[in-house]
Parts: sequence; C-alpha cells; structure tokens
Amino acid sequence: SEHRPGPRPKVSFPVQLHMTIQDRYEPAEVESAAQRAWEAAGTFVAREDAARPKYYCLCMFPYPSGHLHMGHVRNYTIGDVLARYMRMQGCNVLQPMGWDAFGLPAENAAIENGVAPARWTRDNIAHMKRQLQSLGFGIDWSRELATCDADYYKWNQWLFLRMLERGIAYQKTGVVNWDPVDQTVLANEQVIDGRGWRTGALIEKREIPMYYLRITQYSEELLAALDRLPDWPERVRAMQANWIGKSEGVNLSFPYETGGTRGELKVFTTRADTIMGVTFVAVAALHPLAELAASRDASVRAFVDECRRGSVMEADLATMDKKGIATGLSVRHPLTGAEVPVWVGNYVLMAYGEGAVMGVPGHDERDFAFAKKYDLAILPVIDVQGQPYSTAAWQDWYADYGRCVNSGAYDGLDYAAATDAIARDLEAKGLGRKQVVWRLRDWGISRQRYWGCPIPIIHCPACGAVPVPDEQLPVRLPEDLVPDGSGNPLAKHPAFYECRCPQCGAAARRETDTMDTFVDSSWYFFRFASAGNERAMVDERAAYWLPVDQYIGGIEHAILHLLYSRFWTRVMRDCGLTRLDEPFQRLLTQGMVLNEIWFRKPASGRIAYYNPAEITAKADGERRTGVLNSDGAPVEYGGIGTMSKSRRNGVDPQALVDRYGADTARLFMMFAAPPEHTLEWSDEGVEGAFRFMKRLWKIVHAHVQGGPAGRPDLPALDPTQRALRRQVHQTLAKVGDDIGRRRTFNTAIAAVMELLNALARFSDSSAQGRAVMQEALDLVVLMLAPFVPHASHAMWQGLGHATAVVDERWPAADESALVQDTIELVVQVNGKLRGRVPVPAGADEAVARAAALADPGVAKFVAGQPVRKLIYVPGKLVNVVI
RNA sequence: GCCGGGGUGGUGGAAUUGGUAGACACAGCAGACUCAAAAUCUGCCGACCGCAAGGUCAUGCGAGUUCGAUUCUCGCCCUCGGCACCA
Repeated sequence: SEHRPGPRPKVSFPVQLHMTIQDRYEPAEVESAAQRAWEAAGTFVAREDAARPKYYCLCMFPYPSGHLHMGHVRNYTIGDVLARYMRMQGCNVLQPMGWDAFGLPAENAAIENGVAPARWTRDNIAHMKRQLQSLGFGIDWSRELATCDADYYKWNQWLFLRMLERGIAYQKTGVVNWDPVDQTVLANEQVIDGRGWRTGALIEKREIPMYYLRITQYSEELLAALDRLPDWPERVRAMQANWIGKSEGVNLSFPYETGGTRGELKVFTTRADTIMGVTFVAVAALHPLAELAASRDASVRAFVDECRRGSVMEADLATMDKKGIATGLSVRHPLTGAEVPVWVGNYVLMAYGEGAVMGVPGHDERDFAFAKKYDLAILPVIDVQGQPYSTAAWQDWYADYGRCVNSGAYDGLDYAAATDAIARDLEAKGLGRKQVVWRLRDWGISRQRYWGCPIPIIHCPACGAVPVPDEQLPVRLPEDLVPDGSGNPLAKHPAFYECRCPQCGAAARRETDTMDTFVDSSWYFFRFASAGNERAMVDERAAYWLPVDQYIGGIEHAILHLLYSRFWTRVMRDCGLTRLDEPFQRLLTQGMVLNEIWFRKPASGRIAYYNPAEITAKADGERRTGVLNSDGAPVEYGGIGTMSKSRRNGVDPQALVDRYGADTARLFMMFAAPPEHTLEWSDEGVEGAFRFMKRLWKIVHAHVQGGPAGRPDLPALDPTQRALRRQVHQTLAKVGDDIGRRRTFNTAIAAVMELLNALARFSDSSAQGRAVMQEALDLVVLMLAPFVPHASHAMWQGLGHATAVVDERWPAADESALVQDTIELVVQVNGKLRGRVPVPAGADEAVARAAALADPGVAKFVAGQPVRKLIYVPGKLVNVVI
C-alpha cells in the first residue's frame, strides 16, 4: 500500500465542556469518526421497500488498475453528491460498487512482473476499495461484485448460450492483428506504427473464426428508442445515432464474366442518382474479386498483401493515402452495359456495405482524387443550379444534390425522382433495389486472451461446436496461469482445454477464446440488484431497482459501452429476464480529467514519459518548455491529454486526501468545473477549498461557543437580519436547483461560498442576530452535506442536533423570506449600460420609464433626443432606443 | 478523414429562456497582525485612454439576425474525445 498519512499538526486541547466540536478543523479525525458512525448504523445498506420511491444511482465501475485516479474521484463524487441529495429528498437510494476486473492490463502486468493476473487484480481491488472507503462514498458494499468472480461470469456464459439458441450469437470469421514472431493476436493498442509492441515485427491481418452477437438485429430499435431518452445528453444520442448509421440507398449489381466464371459484383450506394457517372468500381483488399485478381497477377498480389498488412482501424484507413491498383478485370454497368474497370482500393472497407463501391469521380471527393491520381475518366452527371463544372479541381458543391444531366432517360430528374426511377429500372433487370444499410456491425466478442470469461463451447471432431450444458456452468478460468506474451496461455494448458464432447462423449477440445470485457460491463447493473443469487441471473429485486435512475460515467464511453448495454438489456428482455427496454433512465457524462504530457524521445529506443509533478515548466514565447527536476535537462511538451498510466501524467488523489482530507478533495473536484466539462488538472486551487472548510468550521465553532440560540422572531428582525435571512433562503433555493435540476455543482458551491462570506461579515450577538445565524448555519450544513459529508456530520452535531445529518431531509426555502419591496432596474441606452434605478417591485412600464429617464446618467446620453422605442423587461431592465 | 464536444481576464470558471460580461475561487500585488515566518484578516486585480469623473474596446477569427448576442445562424481556425481488440 502506498497510503502514507501526510504531515498534519496534532490538535491542541482543552475543549470546553459545552462544545461538541473541536476548535480546530481536523479532517482526519472528523472523517474517520463519521465513517465509523455510518458503518455502525449500516446507513448505506439498501433494502427493497415498496413504500418509498427508489433511486438507483450508479457510477460506471472502475477497472482495478491498482490506484484510484482523478477521473474516478470525479465520477464517484458526482454520484455520491446525487445519492446523498436524493436520500435527503426522501428516496430509498441504492449506490453499489464493483470491479470491471477482466482485461488486458492484468496480462501486461503478468508479462512484466510474472505475477498471476488473478492475484494482481485482487490485490488491486483490495487497495482501491480502501481508497474509495477513505473518500466517504455512501456505497452499499454488501452488493460488491467483481466480473472475474465465477459466480458473476457464469451468467455471461449462461446468457451467451441463450443467445446461441436464439441465433443472436453465431460464428463467422473476423480480422485480427497477428504478430508473426510471438504467434499471438494483438489488440489495436498493442500495435504501434504497424508493428508489434514487444517484438517490433510487422503485423499482419489474419482471418480467424470468432463468435459474434447479432446487435444489428436491434439496429432499428436501438436507433428509434434514442428519441425516448430525453434525459440523456443530446450529444450522446447524436453519437449513437451516427454510430448506428442508418442510410437509405440502392444495392446494385455489376455483372461480370471472367475466365468462364460469371458473377455479380454487389455495391451499395446512397447516390444512385449519379449512377450514369460511374467510371470505375473499387473493391476492398479482402474482397473475393481482389483475391481472384491477385491469384492471376503478381503486382495485384503484392498490393493486396500490402493492404492486408495495414491497420484494421477505421481512423487509419480514413487518413491514409488513397492508393489502388487496376485488377485487369472489368464488370458491366447494370444499366448501360458499358465495360467498367475494377480496381482494388486501400480505402474500401470490407465490413461496410458490400465491401465494394462504385466510383463516381464527378460527384464524390474521394473518387475524384482517386480518378485524378490514376487518370480515370471524370463524368459530371449532376447539375447544381447551373454552376460551371470543371474537372481541373474539386469543388465542395460537386457533391451537392441537383438534377441529372448526361444521364439519358433520367435527365432533369431530381435526387428523389432519379433514385426512384433508377431503382425501378434496376429491379426490372434483377440487378438492384432500394435498401437500407446500417453502419453498425455485429459485435465480435472472441478474444484470444487469457484474462477473460471463457466462451462456453466445446469443439468436437464429430459434432462440431457444441454448447457447454447449463449444468456444467460455469466454465471456470484457471487462476494460476501467468501469460508470457506469446499466444494464449489457455491454449497451452491441457487441464483447461482437454475435455469430453457433451453430445457423443468423445475426446474434444474446449474453446480457449474468452469474451470481450464489454460483455462483463453490459449487465452488471442488473446483478447489483440481484446480488448473491446462485440460481438465477436476475431476480425480483432487479424489478424493484431497475432501471438505473441516474448513470454517471466518462464521455469516452458514450458509444460502445452504452450501446452494448442497451443491446444486452433488450436481449435479456426477449429472454424474459426483464421488462425493460432501456437500462439507464438518466445519463450524466462527466468530462475527462486531463493533464500535461511531458516526454523525451531518444534517437533510438522507446519514448519516455515524465509526470508533470517532476517537471519545472515555463513559457518560452509561444512554446512551452520544461526541465526534469531530477537532472535539470530539457523535456519536450506533448500538450494536454487524458491522464493515463502509459503517459505517466496521472495525479494521485491519495496525496490530496492525505494532505487535506476527503471532504476538501471532494469539494474541490466539484467546484473546479461543471461535471460535463473536460478538466485540466491543477494542484493550485485545492488550497482555496481547504481554506473554505477551515473558515466554515471556525464560524460554526465561534457561533456554538456563544451557547444555545433560539429561533428567529420574523416580524422583529431588523433590516440587516432580514437581508441576511433573504440571502440564506435565496442560496438554499439556488443550491437545490443546481444539484437537483441543473447538476451544476460548481455554482452550488460558489453560492454557498458567497453566503459564507456574508455570514463572516455578519456580527450581531443580539438574541435575534444569533437566532438568524443559527438558522443560517443549520441550512449551510444541510446544503453542504452531500458534498462534504464528514465535516457536515460533525458540524451538525456541534450545532446542537441529536440526529445524524445524513438522515435529515432537504429543507424547503422560506418563500416569505425572499420577498423584496424595492428592486434595482438596469437602464440601457441603445443597448449600452448607462445606469441603475430603484423601483418598487412589480412596477409597471410607465413607472419604470419615468424612473429610467429621470436618471442623470441616462439623461446625459438621451440628451433630449426623441425616444424611438423603449424595451421594458419587468424586474430586470429598460432599454431606451434613440 | 468521419462523428461529437470545447474555446470568456495571468488561471479554473460564472452569466439558468437573447437582457448588467468576468459571480465564486486560484495566482499575483499592497496593507494589518507578528521579533520573524506561517496561518489569518483587509484592500486592489480584463486591456487601453484619462488627474479624476468617466469613456472606448473586449467572450478563438470573419460575417449575419436583433433595440440588445458569450448565448441564435453561416463560414473558418485551434483543441479534446470516439472510431468497433484500451477500459
């Protein structure tokens, strides 16, 4: 453990007898006392209770990397603030926690240190759990789970078998990165500049059999249902819609005959109206026609092989130089019968559409560039409002919709009419029809890795792929293997893979692939609500708690994790395990926590990263430069990026907690930025939050020392007391709105800080003054309880309450305290601020106008000119237009 | 490249429905307290002009709509996230 208590001065007694809080703010003592109190009372153990409104508050569970990072602190503090706030609203709150415990880092650690992934993972979990507990999150730990526990992943396997039965899970080949030296499949992350990260060997693409989940069967539903998620951020819904990517277009066939074989090259297009402008077709390197041409021509073979060595990532495909080679084959245009050459293009995706595209250089930018490069014909066939077309250079409007020209029978038709006519003619010839195509692809879940959930299949020489019978579940992952980086350890472990066929009893081989870890995280929120059930995946407790009322997690999960969870929930629904369509009612996507990146890149060897804390940085004109503290030599600045282990730019939250306490760490995290913003980390500023805590503590302490205070006698308050009380209740209303509706925790905290500044200035030791102060401090502590629960716990008792603040209700603002007789109107002349005038609240326009024009500052600018117009926004402003 | 965010003082940010730009903090400067330091407290703190009163400019850049634009529209620049085997 790296938990080292930081230097902290010891408290000095004596404490007077009638005081219940110490004179000095000591977070370590306050926090452990509060945590002990919650633990003893079982405060956060959630029980199903039909009589109360339930509130399931869930944060994305962490990968147990070993240490909490700032993103976790941000995520779980947001969740805890909402959970505690909803509890104060009277809700029955469930806030569980678990571990997304399978994955690649455990194997990497094993390769580096020789420790078994199971051991490494469980040690990390133990450490991170202590860290979470020290932050005082109100978590129901009785429901804790780890996805590497057999009683969890058993149900992955069980539902996978149900999916096989229903045809949702199926087997087909998929493309992977293959390291020829280590004889192993690599993750995209392990491929650097086309080479294996450990071996440096050139990576090949390889096709292997894998299991897929038919998420595309739910495309339409997953897309349509986005409209019924009003409490999801607009941007997440937009990203998912684009990911699912519904396009309506035309599927058409180019017939061909070569060397005695007849066939049809299938192509999908959303621009069938440009079909008369086709001058070539391009196929993916993995397309059968490319393979056919390669078998006949060495240069095509070489090009196809080169493409196959390239990256499998879409981002790389989209940005690489567009290259191609003529196959020497040709196909016939489906409408004109003209001969069209077939090319292989490195930019054509095998996984989208048909793995082939029709080339219309006249109206597609990529095709245009390709035609220019390889001297292919460019044929304009769309007229965009008579604009002059030149093949010399691409213009953006070339891709716009217009009317067909040079298109024979289709001339003069617009996009819709041309598409209809062309689709009809193609259909008459049996060479095409309208079709909807989705960008979404089926979800490949096979991973050739050890530290994951085994896929419950047995391969029998006679019976083929046989599902493991339910009663043999779980297929347990042996926990004592240590991967060495070459191949999958399961495939080298006969005790695991040697087995009998469940159907015929013959010797058979167990599947050694494991599941994508996204499977684990696609339904864990159900399991929290059915914790410990050994007989069923979910039970009636899930029906009580689900859906998750508030889900909170990083924006980086906006697509994959959330989409897979929505899909998995629907599969569970179709299997009768839930009645829900959607698992997450409301979603908050927190921004990422970023930090500076500093590195050195030696002429040879691997790039070395340094933590910003080890760097002294300065601005050198436009450039930012820095030196490493330990050797004084320069380091390069790599900009701002997510905190990551590989870039060594993480900040350890434990140091903050040790130095300032959990409350300060939580408070600062929530104050630094609104939750959805990305946050550039800075150590400075934490001091401000700590100062606030000390100030608050001091004011509470000073007030308590004056002895018990009564309740304010409202009609007897003087104007100063009345004004303070108004601010208190204004703040209360704002803070409730900021937390409950707007989720802008930073402004809620700022409002309380402003109030505290007012309380510090308020020195009134009269009975009424002290009564107003008591009410104010009570409310301040209640308002802050979700943010700084430990200090609030202590101060609440210090203020003379016998209850625990965690069990208190959120107070309602006193409307009568908010009433004001006179308000200040802002006066503008031609939109520029020229004065402020007091008017009675509710003044009509005539009164406001008279008051505004009478103001000397305003009169100076009006200067006798006629008022052309006067805008009056009641209660706010007057704009005099002259 | 495609998809989605973001850009406001030296810094993080505020301005909630188109209505006072810079709340609240951080850093900095000055002062009080102190033998001294720390801590604490008080004041100042966008730029420019001005002795001042006050004025002008200013929310990435360029246009537009409006009595009024940080907010709406269009174009551009920079930056961050995702792109299907990192989680």
